[in-house]
Amino acid sequence: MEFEDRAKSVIKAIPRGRVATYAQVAALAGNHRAARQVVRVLHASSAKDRLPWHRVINSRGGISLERGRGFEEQKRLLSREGVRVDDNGRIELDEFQWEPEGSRSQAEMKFLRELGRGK
DNA sequence: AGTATGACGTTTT
DNA sequence: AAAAACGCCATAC
Repeated sequence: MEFEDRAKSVIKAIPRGRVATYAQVAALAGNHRAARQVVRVLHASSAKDRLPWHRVINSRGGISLERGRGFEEQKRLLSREGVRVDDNGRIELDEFQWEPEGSRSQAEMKFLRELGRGK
């Protein structure tokens, strides 16, 4: 339950007009490998806790929902707050990814992953 | 204690 | 470039 609560806080902290990846939310919630749990949290609580679920996208900078299963709505919600989403659901992470204060850059994260893997 | 479940992510074909 | 194969892990049951 601990991770779940932290994940919800992180998601609620994503500002309007910005997006975060599943892995990014997981990392900020304390476990950079728990992206799939973020998905579960969204399923379980996005409605109940009014989470800005549409601001969470995958690491390739794209909407993961399938067409007819939420894709259109997510695209609409993001567009409404100024995030540019193309017809394939792709978003420029360089431009719209949330970078909270004190967060590590992607380059740093990559370095730390490689370090932990013993390179 | 297993087993299933994911709106995932990275590496390898 | 695209798809498959791995790897991953908190919860529910």
